[in-house]
Amino acid sequence: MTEKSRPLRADAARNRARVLQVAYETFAEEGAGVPIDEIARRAGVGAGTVYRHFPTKESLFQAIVADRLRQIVEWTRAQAAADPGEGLYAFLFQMAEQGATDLGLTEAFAGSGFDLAAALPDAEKEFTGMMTEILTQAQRAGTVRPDLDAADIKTLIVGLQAMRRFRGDSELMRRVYPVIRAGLAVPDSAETSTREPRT
Amino acid sequence: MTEKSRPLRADAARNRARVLQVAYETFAEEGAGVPIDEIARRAGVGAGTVYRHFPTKESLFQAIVADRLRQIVEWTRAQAAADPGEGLYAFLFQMAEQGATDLGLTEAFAGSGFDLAAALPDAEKEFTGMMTEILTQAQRAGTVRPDLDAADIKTLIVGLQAMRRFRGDSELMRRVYPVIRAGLAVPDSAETSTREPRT
DNA sequence: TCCTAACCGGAACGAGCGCCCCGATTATAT
DNA sequence: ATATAATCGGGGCGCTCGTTCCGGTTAGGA
Repeated sequence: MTEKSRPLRADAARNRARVLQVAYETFAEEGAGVPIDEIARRAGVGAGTVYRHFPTKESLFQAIVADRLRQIVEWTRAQAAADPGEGLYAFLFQMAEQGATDLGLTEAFAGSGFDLAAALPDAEKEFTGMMTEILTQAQRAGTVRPDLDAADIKTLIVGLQAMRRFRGDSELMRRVYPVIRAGLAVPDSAETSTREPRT
Repeated sequence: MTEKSRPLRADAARNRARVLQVAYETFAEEGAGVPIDEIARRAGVGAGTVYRHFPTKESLFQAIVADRLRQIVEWTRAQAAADPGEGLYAFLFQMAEQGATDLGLTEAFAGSGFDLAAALPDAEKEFTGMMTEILTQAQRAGTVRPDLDAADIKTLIVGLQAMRRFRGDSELMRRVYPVIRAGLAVPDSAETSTREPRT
């Protein structure tokens, strides 16, 4: 391991923190495609300063996504501990809201020119592991149909985020989210796949 | 109105048709972001030839999207005529498949840097009208819950396409699509919004 | 066959953006 | 206060891509 490099100079540390904060907000608003110059401008520094702290635009983006994933894992674990049956639904709704508030995260999640598992294998594994946990919990509690796995949930999240971004008003989420939730509930009969129209 | 301009020279007409065909395939594969040079290369013409027939990259993209929308409207009307109760579901599944086969259409639909209603008002109106028709039909047939409108369906399509693009294998659609379908079905009780976990 | 207007290809231009470089500036130890 | 090494800012390079331009080529009527 490289020894802990000597502490940053005071101004450098301040700038680094400011860049991280501003980059998070900017990626959230504009997505991963925003120019580095825009982030630098908003942070009140030069582009060179951004590149001194993060060797690449992609590395800056990754740092922020990793942070964000960790926050979500923590938040979700707390929710699921309080109510195992509802944990998954709280998580799904929360992730859907990210579609409206954090475009960068949404792009990273949907894999738009960014391979999450390849770029951040540890964060991705922890996230997927957490998803498996709360899904299993909910299935044990009987609030989610048993024929679904974590990959299915991930797919649903991508869909929910796309829908949430498509319609900016949360009103529509109040109309469409219940449809998803109803579909995730345990079916009445034993039949779990396509259902015939009732006669 | 400008009188019908004199017919194109034979080679020009051939090139125009070839560009349209190749552009459709290329936009479908790579999305609206593909360079014009790539389309020209695949069509075996120069970039100048593309621009002679379509003044702008966007106008070429629009022409193709409009065509595609018309095809889908026609196909869906035929399906719905054959089975009013299933028409909407056939349409939804078909649109979901576009997520895997036509990236350009998917981007146009989701409004990724492209305002469908503003760019192609006529095609968009016809498409939305058709959606309203088949939704009403299905609701009358009792196969779809009555508290949804065309805007909700449009939102669901955006979500389905994002999901379908996320996971290339149709296996996953076989797992997730039934969840959506179950959610769209008429609920057993009169309750149509959020449902409490059963006790 | 021959003429000419229409058409063709691809070089070139300008704008946007990731990233690097270097002279000027500033924090900090002495 | 001063020296010095870290840091700063922003101009510049190289590349991509949309769009235009123009010298050469060809379709098609006379």
